Amino acid sequence: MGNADLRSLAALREVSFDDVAGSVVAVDAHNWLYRYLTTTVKWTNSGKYTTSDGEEVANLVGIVQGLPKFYEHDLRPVFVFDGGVTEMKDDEVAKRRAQREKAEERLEEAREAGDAIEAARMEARTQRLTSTIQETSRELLALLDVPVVEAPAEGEAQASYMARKGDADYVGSEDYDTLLFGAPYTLRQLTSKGNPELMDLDGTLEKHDITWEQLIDIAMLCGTDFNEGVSGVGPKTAVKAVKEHGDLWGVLEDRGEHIPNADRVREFFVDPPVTDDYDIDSDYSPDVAAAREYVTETWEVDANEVARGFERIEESVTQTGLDRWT
DNA sequence: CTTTTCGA
DNA sequence: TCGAAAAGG
Repeated sequence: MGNADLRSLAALREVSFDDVAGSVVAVDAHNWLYRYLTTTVKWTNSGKYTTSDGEEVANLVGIVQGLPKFYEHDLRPVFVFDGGVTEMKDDEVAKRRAQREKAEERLEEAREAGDAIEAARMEARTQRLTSTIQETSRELLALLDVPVVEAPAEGEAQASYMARKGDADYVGSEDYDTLLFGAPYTLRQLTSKGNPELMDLDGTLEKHDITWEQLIDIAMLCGTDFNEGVSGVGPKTAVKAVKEHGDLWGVLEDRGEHIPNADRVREFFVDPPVTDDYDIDSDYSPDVAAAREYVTETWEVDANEVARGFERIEESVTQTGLDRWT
């Protein structure tokens, strides 16, 4: 499982919000919401944001509390949602399902063992956004005039594509595989307290004197979400081997190894399903009253919980007005 | 000694 | 996500 592996290769540096002010951020919605559901909102008050119908809508609180952070730092968010099932073929889907089931098994084991930390960690990995959460999130974002983009497949891939095209200045995500999808700049830790962390694709390539395709090959050798890596190969070995043999195929041949569906996984990173069907308005006119009604009346969230968040959103509108991101 | 793997 | 143990050069 190669997320930490990619991190060790990436060119990362801390930046200040001032450094990135005035830019458009293509936020991986799944990733972002997830973070709010598992950390800020849900942990502190579990079960608190469940309606009388039993629907969990902590996501609405997360959005109201999380959006001001963007506006107060003069960032324009665009939320990119995952599409249905990825167009990757059955093998990969099956594999991912297997991985998920494995995570679920471990969750059960951890619970039985009474290991609370492990259980929480596994739950974060296992839990997926329900359709209610997806729908209500889209609805609230629409009322708040936050542009929403529907990715055909992976939100990460779509966000990275938009950044490559120049329609967004940054991808906002905690995941490192935006590098593999070719995102020039990725901002991490947008939700946490401190400064954001900037991940730079060109800087990463220069640091190791490799091409983007070689970076993908290196990642695949270590293992990605879509393929098992080669046993005994970590980041150091992978970089060395790819530089020595030119590409993934050369390395696999040299070591007598095989990665199932390697060509398809590689192609998925190089040229994933994306769409040009999106519209990022430069004006910003949220209907805060309607949004407040939606959250507190339609979904019965305690008004006190979101009062401050809506206040901050209102302030961001009156202070800045229109057309600041053009 | 460096890198990867594994377990909590 | 981390630190200790194993692997391997």
